[in-house]
Amino acid sequence: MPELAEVEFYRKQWQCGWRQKILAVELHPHARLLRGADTKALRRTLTGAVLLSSEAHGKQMFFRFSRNGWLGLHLGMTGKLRAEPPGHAAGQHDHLVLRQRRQSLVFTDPRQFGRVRFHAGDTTPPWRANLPAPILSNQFTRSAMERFLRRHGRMALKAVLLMQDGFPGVGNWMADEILWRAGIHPARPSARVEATEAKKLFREVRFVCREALRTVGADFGDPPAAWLFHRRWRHGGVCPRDGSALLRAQIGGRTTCWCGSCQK
DNA sequence: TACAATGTTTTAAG
DNA sequence: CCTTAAAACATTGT
Repeated sequence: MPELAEVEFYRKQWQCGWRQKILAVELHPHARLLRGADTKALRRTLTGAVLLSSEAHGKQMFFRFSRNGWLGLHLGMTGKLRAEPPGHAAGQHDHLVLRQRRQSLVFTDPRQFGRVRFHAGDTTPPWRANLPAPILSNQFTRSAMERFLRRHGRMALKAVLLMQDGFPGVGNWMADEILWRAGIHPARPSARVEATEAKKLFREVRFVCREALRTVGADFGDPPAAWLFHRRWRHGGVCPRDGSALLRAQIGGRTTCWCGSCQK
């Protein structure tokens, strides 16, 4: 489920716990989403620690604690963060629960494609270093984007937009939305994007990220009514721009939706 | 039933 | 070492 804006929304669900102590940590040590994490150290360090702040980067979230503790969370396909009352009984898929006096912070994920990472130490966690330029930052430039497209020039543009090293936070629906706005066919090899199109693509990548954050990211609201988003899964969905039937196929390993007349 | 689901990671081939 | 494509991961809903 979660892409850039949904991740930002879920990150904020734990903000009510900032500057408050973790009284207890509940987790299933063998849960798949804890793979590779030192769960003993996680429990030892975070029990009694204070949740200080958090940040989102693409689809990743970083939570900072006192005692130099860090959690890195990824929601995978079905992960969610939410705050529940202090006495909340953990459900079957509530794999990590941080108990605080006033609420319980819950990470739930039925499919367990998500991930929990833990790090303690003076230095920033290795998984928080060397991150790609955020799309809405000044470091995300058109020339850097074009370099990335050329580097993966034989891949379908749809598949390249899904690569987190180049477009952190973009997922399946955002990629389709971007390509629909830019008027480019999702299967077009990246190297065959012309200069004018690249300029348009760059603008639309940033626009979709900004608007998604403003709508979905703020309160899990709907994206603007005229977006492809609202038609893409509907049987018999039509292009919001010209009314022609939307097409669907596997491109870049994912179900892709596009308008055959707007996107060439 | 069988298939597909807003995502990575691993594996294998070129 | 680099790029690309496909399978694997686990669960739920249609």
